[in-house]
Amino acid sequence: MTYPELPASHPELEEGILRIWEEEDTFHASLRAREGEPEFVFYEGPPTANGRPGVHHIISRTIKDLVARYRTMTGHHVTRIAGWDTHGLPVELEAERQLGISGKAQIEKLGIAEFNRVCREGIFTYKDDWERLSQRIGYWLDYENAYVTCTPEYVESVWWAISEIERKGLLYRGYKVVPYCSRCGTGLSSHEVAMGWADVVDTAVFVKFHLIGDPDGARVLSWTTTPWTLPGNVALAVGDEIEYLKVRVVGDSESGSGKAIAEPGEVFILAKPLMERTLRHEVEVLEVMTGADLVGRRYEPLFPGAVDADGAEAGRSEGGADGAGGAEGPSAAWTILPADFVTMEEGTGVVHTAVMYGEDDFRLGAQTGLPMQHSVDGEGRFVERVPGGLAGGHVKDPEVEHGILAWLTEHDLLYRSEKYPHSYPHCWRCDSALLYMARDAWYARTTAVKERLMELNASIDWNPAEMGTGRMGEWLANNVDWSLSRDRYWGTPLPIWVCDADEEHRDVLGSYEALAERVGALSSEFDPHRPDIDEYEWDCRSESCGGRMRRIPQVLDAWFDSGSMPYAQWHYPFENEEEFRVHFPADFIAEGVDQTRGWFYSLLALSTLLFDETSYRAVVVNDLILDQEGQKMSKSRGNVVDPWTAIDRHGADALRYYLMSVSSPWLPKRWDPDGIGDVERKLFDTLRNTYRFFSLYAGLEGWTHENSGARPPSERSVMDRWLLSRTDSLAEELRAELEGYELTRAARRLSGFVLDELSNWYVRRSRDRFWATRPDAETKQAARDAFATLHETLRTTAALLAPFAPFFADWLHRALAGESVHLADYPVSAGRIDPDLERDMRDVRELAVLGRAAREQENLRVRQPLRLLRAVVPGGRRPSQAVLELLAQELNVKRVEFLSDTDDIVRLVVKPDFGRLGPRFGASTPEVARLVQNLEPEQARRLRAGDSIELELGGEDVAIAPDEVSITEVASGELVVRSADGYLVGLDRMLDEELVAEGIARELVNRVQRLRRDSGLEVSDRIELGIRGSDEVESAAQEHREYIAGETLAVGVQIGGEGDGGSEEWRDSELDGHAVRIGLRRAR
RNA sequence: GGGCUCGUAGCUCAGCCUGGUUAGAGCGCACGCCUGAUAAGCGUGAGGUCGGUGGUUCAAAUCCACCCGGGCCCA
Repeated sequence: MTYPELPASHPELEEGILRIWEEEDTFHASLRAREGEPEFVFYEGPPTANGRPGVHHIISRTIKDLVARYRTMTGHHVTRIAGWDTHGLPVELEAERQLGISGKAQIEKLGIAEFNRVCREGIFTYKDDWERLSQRIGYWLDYENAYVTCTPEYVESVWWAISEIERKGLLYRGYKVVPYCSRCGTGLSSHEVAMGWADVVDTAVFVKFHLIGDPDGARVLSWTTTPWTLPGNVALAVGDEIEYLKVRVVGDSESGSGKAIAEPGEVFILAKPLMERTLRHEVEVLEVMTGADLVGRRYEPLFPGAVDADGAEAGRSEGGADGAGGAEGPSAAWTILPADFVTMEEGTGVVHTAVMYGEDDFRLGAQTGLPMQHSVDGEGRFVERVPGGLAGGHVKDPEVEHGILAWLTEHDLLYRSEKYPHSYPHCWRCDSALLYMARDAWYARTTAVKERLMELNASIDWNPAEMGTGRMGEWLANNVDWSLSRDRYWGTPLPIWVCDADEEHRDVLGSYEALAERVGALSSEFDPHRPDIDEYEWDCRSESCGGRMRRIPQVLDAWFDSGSMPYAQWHYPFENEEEFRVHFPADFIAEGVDQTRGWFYSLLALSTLLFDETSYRAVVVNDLILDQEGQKMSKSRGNVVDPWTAIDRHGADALRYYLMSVSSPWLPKRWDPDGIGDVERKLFDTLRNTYRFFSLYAGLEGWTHENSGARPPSERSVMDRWLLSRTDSLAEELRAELEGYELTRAARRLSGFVLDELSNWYVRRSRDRFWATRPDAETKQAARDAFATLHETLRTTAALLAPFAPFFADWLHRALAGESVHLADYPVSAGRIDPDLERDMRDVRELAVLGRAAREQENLRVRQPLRLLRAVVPGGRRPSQAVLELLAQELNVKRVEFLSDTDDIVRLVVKPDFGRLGPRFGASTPEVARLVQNLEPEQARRLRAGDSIELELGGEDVAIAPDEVSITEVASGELVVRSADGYLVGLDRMLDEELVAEGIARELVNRVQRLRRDSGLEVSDRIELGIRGSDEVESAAQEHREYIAGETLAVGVQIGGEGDGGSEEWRDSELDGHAVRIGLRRAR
């Protein structure tokens, strides 16, 4: 056979391979090939297909594919089912945009049915983009059996999960404080909130709270920038340790301000550090106290009746958002409580607490059992209970705000007000100021399994480990109950039906059968989505209740959907029980850091709640791809990079390899097109060239691997044995790293091998073995050995490379072995690792670096042979003779000798080993180090010989052992010397006639080769050669005639003489100041 | 505001967990070599107050504290 020619470019190669994969269905073939083998379980985190995939999606897809391919090659069956996340706000927002509507009011006006129809249509807008991109980058995934989170089957499994949580008593109804747009009637996600910050000027008020039973009639001063929350006030918070003052007004309001209202003799309490900034009156201090002294004091409500002392939104708060539970009765209302969120930065040091209208407030309320009752309704209007004519007014209406101030003034509750400029979040759709409001919500009591969550999390192999202990660990340690419900439309409907007569009566359905049991058979077209599902109702089954069961209006948090995929993708527990068991938990998942509180959490939380188990054993986290300036890519910045440009230009392999090798997956990366080009040029072009070299000469020599004629590896040349040893070592090292998910380390190691060892050393140093110039048996055999070695190594390299760069690896493997690499096994060592040989080669390569530097320094070109190289290797090692031959060739020297310390050109340099001396001598270390560096040669020699020596340190003798120093040789004298890291070379630069003649001969060869090439000859063409020049040149040519002829494939060499000698090509050139004339013609 | 994370050469990154006195690599740049892989290959060199300040230590890129800057997540 002949080895095929490479396609012109990487992208072209990849497209060819894609066609082959499609024709052969290689993906499924690779699955079938591992049928019955151990399962390696992978979960695909479902993307939302209503947005375009970008470069940041490529990195996690590359990681996933890499691991899946690797595990397949190590003999595992790797099920890879695609999935689509189809519910949630992104889909709804897109639908709103398409419909040209905005907000809940408009959606409901349009009708939920129509709205959800548009949502459903939009979920796969970019599905093709995703599939196309995934396919193009070689991400093998089963798209035919993809799970889709909005199908009836999927939803039913999710229902089952919710009913299980209910069955375990971990489902409850409570409140959650959310940024809420009262116009749109919806809470906003943090992402939406972030879009709507604006600088506004609000009215901040200082309010007097009248203490009950205080001997001085003191009023506690508090402060707020949201006066509308004052009717909802149920407590004041102080810092336990903070110093507070009780002061009496002794004078009038200071001139100018005029607005602060207080009578002489009025008594205030506030934090000492904030007194000056707060008060506008002259005061005398009556008493100094701490927050702890104030705790427990009661005060009069500002707006009597606005909140009932024992009020709660009718039995809904079973535990509070923190699951703290423990309502202690109404006594906590309108008292002073301790809290850790009180700061001295603004206000009075006394924090007005309206439980329903602030995150801190709510938490405090839940912990202490404060009444949880709204003073503002869902449309942002004060409820009937609020006095002062405020009821029914919108809280941000200026007139209503005015009314609040009027009420306060009227009842002597206002000290003063001020304009307060700050940033405040607004609805990005309608610009209304957002209200932080507690909203009705359903929770999973994850806090009940918090310890278990942390335990299971600790058992997960997080990559990087800090992600598990740090970000995820911290998050779990501060776990709060999972808010499951969303006041939206397009989502899994919560399967919760509540009785209209008694809220304690509820049905949480875990299957469609359970629904059918209550409402009669469902149609075959049954779809669980709103609004149809809202129509189902039935009589309460509780004894003599008489109420009707109605579905709560909320839908489910979409993270619950995606976190349910381990069972929902199989429609477990309704079918496929066996598949579920086999595929749970996952051995491996990989997603971006932003999933810590998203999918990583929802997967773990659900499997813990449902199965008391983790749902993934190992996870590789990746960070974002930033733009070239280090900024996050976002549509609004307009800096989103299209991955196709890079793929079309450099190929998917280069992009994948770049992403894996540039830095660890979990570090943010700047998008660097040049870096991708570098990978293409360095790694892939090198591999192409290496292959091209192989196939060119294998073709010329008629060598094939089926009939290689090579000797067993152990009988081949030292270079072959070295390369096979390295290849075996590499396979072992890569396996270990890939098992440990050290993907970047593995990628770098592999490209290091290809570039430095395979191409730059093995091929470069072995080239002439691939053309059997002299047809003797020995040369032929050496060539066959070399072909076999290079063939095997390239083939192994293809297999090692396959998970990283599936296209090129497959092309190469097919070219060399005739079958897909993705059906092959990942290489293992064939037992040819020779540590001594590898070490010798490392030594020699270090020496080569120094030798080249020495030549460079003296302007001694490599074609000029030199007599002698003297060398030192650390530890007194002596590389074997065969390996030294390679060094002699590389540096073009006749002989390599090793220096010994008896040589007079060697000087010993002793360096202190601080790691040993430091602990022993402590503060005297620098002094000892100085002495060691200035030892007499005799003492250095004794250390070198393994004896200890005595030094005088501060009048005392101390012994220095040989292992407390390191000793290196430095040469001096006539040699050109270079040294580093214990290695040393000394080059004898003296030339004699013989060496000069040989140098000339090599120059001549060089000139002839150039002329050959410029004349358009094939590398295997034979020539007739003519050389003319000075006596020196001609005699050198004469002397090395055979060498020149052999190197240039000259069948005849004519030296000197006249005329053109029949040559077709002539060239005049110069050689070390000698004029030279070279002629050649192709021999017949 | 809180948590996590990153900051090392012009660029992209190692090294930091486990402190050791001369901080590495690749790219780019300059110079050179080689040429039977040739729209290839190899080498040499210049280039860094390791974000800043303070601390611990005989010794700090490395450990600690604070600060500055980028990023993510959460408020």
